[in-house]
Amino acid sequence: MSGAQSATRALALLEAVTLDGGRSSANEIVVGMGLAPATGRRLIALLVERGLLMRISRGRYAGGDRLRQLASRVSPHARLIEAARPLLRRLAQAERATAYLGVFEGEMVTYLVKEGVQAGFTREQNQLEAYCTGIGKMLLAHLTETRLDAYLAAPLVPLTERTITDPVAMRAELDATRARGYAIDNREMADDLGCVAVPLHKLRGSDYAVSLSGPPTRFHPENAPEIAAKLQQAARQISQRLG
Amino acid sequence: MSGAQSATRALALLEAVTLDGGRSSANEIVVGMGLAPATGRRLIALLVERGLLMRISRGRYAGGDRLRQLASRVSPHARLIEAARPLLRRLAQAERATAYLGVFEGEMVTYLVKEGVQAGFTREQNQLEAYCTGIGKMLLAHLTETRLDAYLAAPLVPLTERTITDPVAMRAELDATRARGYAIDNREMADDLGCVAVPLHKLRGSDYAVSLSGPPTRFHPENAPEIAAKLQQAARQISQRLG
DNA sequence: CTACAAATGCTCATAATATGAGCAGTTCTA
DNA sequence: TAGAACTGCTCATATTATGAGCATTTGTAG
Repeated sequence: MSGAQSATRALALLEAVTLDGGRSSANEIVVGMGLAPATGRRLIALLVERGLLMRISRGRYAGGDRLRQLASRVSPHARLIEAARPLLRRLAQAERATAYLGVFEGEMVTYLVKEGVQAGFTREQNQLEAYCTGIGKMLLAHLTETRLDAYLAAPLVPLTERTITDPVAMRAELDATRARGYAIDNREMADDLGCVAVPLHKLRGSDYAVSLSGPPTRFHPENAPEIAAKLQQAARQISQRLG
Repeated sequence: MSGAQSATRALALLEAVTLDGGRSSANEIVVGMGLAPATGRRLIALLVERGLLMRISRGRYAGGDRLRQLASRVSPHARLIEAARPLLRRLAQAERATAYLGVFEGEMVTYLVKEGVQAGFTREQNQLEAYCTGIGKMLLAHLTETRLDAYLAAPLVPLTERTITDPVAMRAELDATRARGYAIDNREMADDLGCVAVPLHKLRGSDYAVSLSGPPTRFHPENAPEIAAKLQQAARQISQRLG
C-alpha cells in the first residue's frame, strides 16, 4: 500500500488499457484515471517496451503478447500443491509411507505432490494410468457417464495379476469406490504396493485426490477404513487452508 | 526508459516470479535482481494485492489469476484490425462500396472490420456462414483436406437461388477460387449483393481475407479481376504494415 | 514441545526519482 | 493541403521510493 506509486499507476494502467481492449484512446484512459498525460505516456511506453501492451494504432493500445506468455505459466494447481505439501509430508512421516496428491488430466493421473518414503518409480509431474492406482480409481469414480464411457473404450492393460482389466468389473469397482468414499488399490499396479485414496472435491474446477501407499501387508483392505480416516482428515485440512 | 524506476522493477519482478513459477523463493529472485529485500517485498506485496501474483506458501509466489483474466482479454486480431482499418476505409471510399476483413473461426466467418457504405445487416464481430460469402469461400479454399471434409459434412442452406449447396459443386468452386487467387460471390448470400475477396496469408497463425462488396451490377464476375487487383494491393499494404 | 530460521511487517531519514508543464516534431484524417 | 491528435523531449521541483534495522509471526526440524 505505502510506496511504489509509479508501480501502482503502471499496473492500474495496464489493467485499464487491457480491459478496455483498444476501444478508447490511451489519453482518455490516462486522464480518466487522473494522471497527467505525460506520466501516462511514459508508463505506457514502458509497458509497450516490456510487451505487456501493444500499440494497435495511433493512440490505441491493447494487451500484448507477453501478457499471454506470462499467463500461460500460471499453474492452476500451484496453490493447492503448496497447501497440500506440508500436510502430506506430516502424514507420510507419521505413517512411514508415501503420500500423493493427484489430478486427472488427459485420461491419466498426474502426480502433483509426492512426499515421504522415496521408493518406487513415481515422481512429481509423472503421469500414470488411472485404472490401477488408488488416486486414479477415486477420480474415475467421479467422472460423468460419458467421460467414463470414453475412458473405458480403451483397453485396460494388466500390470499385475490383480489389475482389473474387465470394463464391467471396473464399473462395479468404481461404483463401490464411490459408495465407500475411498478407493483401495490392492496390488493392482505393483505386487509390492497397496494404496488408499480419498477425494478432494472440486477445488478450482478440477477434482483432485490424495493417497497413502506402502507395503501391501499394512496397506491391505482390512486396514483401509483406518487409513482412509486419516486421509480424510488431511483432505479436510487442505480444503480449509485454501479458504 | 527514463523515469518509472519502481514500475520497471515491479514489472521485471512480475516476470521473474511468474516465469520461475514458485520454484525459487521470492527473496532469492529479489536479491538475484540486485534489489534490496525490503523493496522487493514491497513490490511483491503490491503485485499480490493486485492479483497478478499469488502467494503459494512461505516465501513462494507465482503468477496470479488476474494475469489470466487480463490475458484472456488480449485479442490476437487487435493489431491486424487496426492496421487494416484505415486502408480498408480508404479503399471503400474510393470504390463507394463496403470493405471487410474476416477470419475463419468456429466453422464460420467472423467479420473483424467493416468500413464504407453502412448498408446491410453485417456488423463487426458478426459471424456469418462461410459457404456463401467471398471471404468465407476464400478461407475455405485454403483449409486442409480433413478440415474441409468436416465442414462440408453439414448441409449448406441456400440463402438465394444462386447459393452453392451441393458439396461436390462447392469443392469445384473452391478449387477454382484457389487457382484464381481470389473469390467471387455472385449473389449467393443476397440477391442485391456481389463480392470479391482476396486472402491475407497466415498472419499471426490464422488465415484472414479482405473483401469488397456492393451492388451486383458493379460487383459482377466480369469486373472481378480489376477489383481483385485493388484488393491485392491493399492486402500487400496491410501485410507490410505489420512488419 | 522447544528452538531455530526464514519470512513478514513496520518505522524513518535521506536523496534519488517521478512528476507534469511546455514545446517541437510527426503522423494520420478530413 | 490544413488541421488535429499523438508522440518525444527537456528540466526544475518536491514528492516519493528507498533500504537499513528491528519486532513479530510462521513454518520446520530435532
